[in-house]
Amino acid sequence: MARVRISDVAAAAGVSTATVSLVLNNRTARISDATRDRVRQAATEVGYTPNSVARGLRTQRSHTIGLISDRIATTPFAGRMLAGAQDVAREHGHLVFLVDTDADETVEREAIRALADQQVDAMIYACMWHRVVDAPASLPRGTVFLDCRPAGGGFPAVVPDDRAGGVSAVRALVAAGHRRIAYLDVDEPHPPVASDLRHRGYLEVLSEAGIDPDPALHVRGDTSSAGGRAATDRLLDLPEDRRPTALFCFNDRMAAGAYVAAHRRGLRIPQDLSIVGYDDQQLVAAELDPPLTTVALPHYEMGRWAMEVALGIRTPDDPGAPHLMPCPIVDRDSVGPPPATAASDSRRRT
Amino acid sequence: MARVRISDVAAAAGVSTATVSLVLNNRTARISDATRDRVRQAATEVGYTPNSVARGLRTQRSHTIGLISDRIATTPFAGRMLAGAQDVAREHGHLVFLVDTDADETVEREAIRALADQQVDAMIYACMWHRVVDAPASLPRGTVFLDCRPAGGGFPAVVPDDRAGGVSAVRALVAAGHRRIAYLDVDEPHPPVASDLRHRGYLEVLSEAGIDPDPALHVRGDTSSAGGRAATDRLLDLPEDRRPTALFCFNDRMAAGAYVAAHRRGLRIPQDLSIVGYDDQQLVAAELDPPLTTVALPHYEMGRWAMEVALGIRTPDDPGAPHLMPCPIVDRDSVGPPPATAASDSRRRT
DNA sequence: CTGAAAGCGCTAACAA
DNA sequence: TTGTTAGCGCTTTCAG
Repeated sequence: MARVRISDVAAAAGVSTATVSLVLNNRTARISDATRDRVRQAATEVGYTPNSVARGLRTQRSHTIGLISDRIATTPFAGRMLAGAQDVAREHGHLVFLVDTDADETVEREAIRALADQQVDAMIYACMWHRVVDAPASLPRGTVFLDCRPAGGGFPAVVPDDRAGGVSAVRALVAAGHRRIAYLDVDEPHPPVASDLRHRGYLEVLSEAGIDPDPALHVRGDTSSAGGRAATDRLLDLPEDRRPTALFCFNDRMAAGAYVAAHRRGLRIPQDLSIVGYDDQQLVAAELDPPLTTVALPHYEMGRWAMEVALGIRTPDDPGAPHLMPCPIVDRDSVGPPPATAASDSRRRT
Repeated sequence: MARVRISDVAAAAGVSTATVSLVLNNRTARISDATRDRVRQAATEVGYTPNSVARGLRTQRSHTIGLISDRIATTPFAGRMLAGAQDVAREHGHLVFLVDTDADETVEREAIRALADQQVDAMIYACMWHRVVDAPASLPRGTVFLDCRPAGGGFPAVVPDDRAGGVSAVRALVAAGHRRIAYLDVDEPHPPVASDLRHRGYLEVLSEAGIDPDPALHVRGDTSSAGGRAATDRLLDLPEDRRPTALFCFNDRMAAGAYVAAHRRGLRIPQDLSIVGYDDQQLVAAELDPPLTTVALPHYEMGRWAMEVALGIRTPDDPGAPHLMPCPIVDRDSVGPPPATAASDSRRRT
């Protein structure tokens, strides 16, 4: 049960601990091949494996990263960020401490201290959604912000490129022939930054397509299935010539609600109404009938990026600004050409 | 930027490092009140906070727990287990290393070694679903199994009480007056243990209610929305007097598929068909229309339990057998009395 | 009641 | 090419 130490290897190989250390760390430059092999064999024979704590105390590097998050670990949503961060850490021989603070400031402060006391080599501060946050004062410099941006800057950060994601979504709709495209936005006192960014993308595409934005098509609702359904109902209650033929939804849950509203009126997707979501949320986007075309959040890639800069493997291109990670569109079956009646620039046929 | 050490505090307080250590660890028995206060004040003044690595090296306790999982951290499903484990760890001043192995044996082996090298005080081995697993040979004794059971025993373990969960689900249906109750089971070559356990619960309730189990009502399908829909279609294709009035589904996604199948035939839930799911999966159970009555998996509680035994705060009641955690039923709106035509023991009225 | 000194397991100067 | 020694920052006897 007792761990075998470097001195056991030294004894077994008949050399000093210093030699063992050199060999095992591949500082093998000035070691004879014979002793090198002897040491290596002795090490495997006695089953030696170095004590990282002792090594860390001596070298001042723990090969350990602290990842603090509001609740990405304990919530369904952004777990792929962890996967990305983990993978990079593992590829480089690091272990990660994970702390979910539940957005409690006291817990957060204590977590930062505990991680610092454990001598982590770096920290990552992650949020479940793209947000602007006040960086806790005790955060060490160089801490990487993941899926959030520190209000005052000063830290490397990576966030999704929500504007470009909005562009991709609406372009897909325009490319299918739609011209009356609604944006189902969030309805909150302090909307997430993504809300505005995606809206900007939406407006950009309308502009480049020569479409006058209709304010009546920018509706808001709760970011839930129910909210999406209610917002869609309002849209579908518009007179037929002002009614949208396509919906760009802030997220997939709202899109799911839009499906319900459409089905209740006997509208088929995408024949009668095209829909694009956002998030590519498992259990929602792919399970809908028909499967939802949506914009994916690059959680895994952001996680990798953050860990790479935390480990010093990568340096942010522009240290001043957050790194914008592209949001790829996932083409499924909820987008089609507008219905014939609406296609000819909202002129009725019957 | 340089960390302040215990010797800095000692200097500031005009005492030896030993005294500082004693005071800060509340071994204050044989220390005068005066120096105690002086040391404490000096410590806060210089902003001292002990180096856990150095302390761990000396005391042989790292206040660190390793949590190895197949993929609970990076997948939507069982994250609440982490929350439970985390909370307990934090309440007791421990930090947790999280490693997702993606069920890769090599990764797993290396993770175990890395955690051992980091001198973790204990390990938890967690699975995303209730499974029977072969314990990796290198796992230290005393490792706690979370949401899985080691094939050979020999480790403390906690799993959901799936049999009792099946009982609760089917009892709810029987209590509502149903007698023709189907079980939508998993269709896999190696079904999860929960499949059989829930089926046992199902049979138990039928037996206690004096209902003869009808093999035609035990159907199988893919554990997905599509699978649930297909299985339900087969059930609803039965002649009316053999058709079930209620469905107990292996999971919420299958239940979601059952909703689709029912809706396509114009059947209302729960007026025409009652449905109970399993998992209480966020974004599925609560978002369905009407909200799904289901059995919740006690992820959070299992996570707490596992960490409590890992920390030695709790001892398993019966060290031989896995601890069975109750699965509470979550009553929502998908269960009602059977339709009148079927109520009188499957006799047609028209 | 407090201080001196040893040592946790390892690595890095410096000697030999 | 290898060994000796010191020391990372802390806790813990053991003296005083």
